[in-house]
Amino acid sequence: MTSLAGAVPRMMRPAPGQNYPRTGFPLEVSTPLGQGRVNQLGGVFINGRPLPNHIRHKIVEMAHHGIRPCVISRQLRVSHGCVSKILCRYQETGSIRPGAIGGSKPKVTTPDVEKKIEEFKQTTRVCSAGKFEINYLRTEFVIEIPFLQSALSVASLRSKFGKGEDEDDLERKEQEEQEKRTKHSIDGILRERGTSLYTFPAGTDLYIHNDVH
DNA sequence: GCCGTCACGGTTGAA
DNA sequence: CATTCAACCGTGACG
Repeated sequence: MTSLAGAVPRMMRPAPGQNYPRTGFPLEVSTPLGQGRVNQLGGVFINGRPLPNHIRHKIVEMAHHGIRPCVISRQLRVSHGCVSKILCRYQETGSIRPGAIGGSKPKVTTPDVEKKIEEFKQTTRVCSAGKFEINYLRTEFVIEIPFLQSALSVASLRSKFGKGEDEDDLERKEQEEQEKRTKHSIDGILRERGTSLYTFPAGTDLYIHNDVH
């Protein structure tokens, strides 16, 4: 034992081609989701997954109060790189939401397709693409521009039309999903018991928040 | 000590 | 239905 009890092993940046050892993470926490970890600050995170919404909110809110990123990082136990990233994005986009994870890029439409969509929009005065519009356009293109059949995706058509669902709907759905997830996560379980993984050790200069529940 | 940036392993979901 | 792959994630180290 050369290190103090409870000391966090340093994770060195690996040489090119070298992988991080899985045990490089100081502590693994078993959760119903199976992959909770504890970072150097003692915060719990799920590798590869976005931070929970309430933490993201908290980061932005604290920054609004003029609290410095390094303090936010320590109090919320989130790495400063992450705090920096979230605040940067918030400044750029005004949104605290994580980007869309997964999926493929929409396939590119061609000028012909663009033209057809514009015509369609003008003649029908439709400005969002529902199932009917998508199917109609696909049928049109198959007849008139057969080679495009495979290139047409719902996503590419939708992107040209604008979203069929409005932002509020998406936001609401996402929130519901989040609630479902957190209810079954370790954080959710602890919070049901009145504990939070993001509570601070006694004596810490706490940032007061009452809206956690 | 603070902060921006980067490489990394991991997750996700459309194609 | 299974696989592929490019997007994103947060962490932790470097400068």
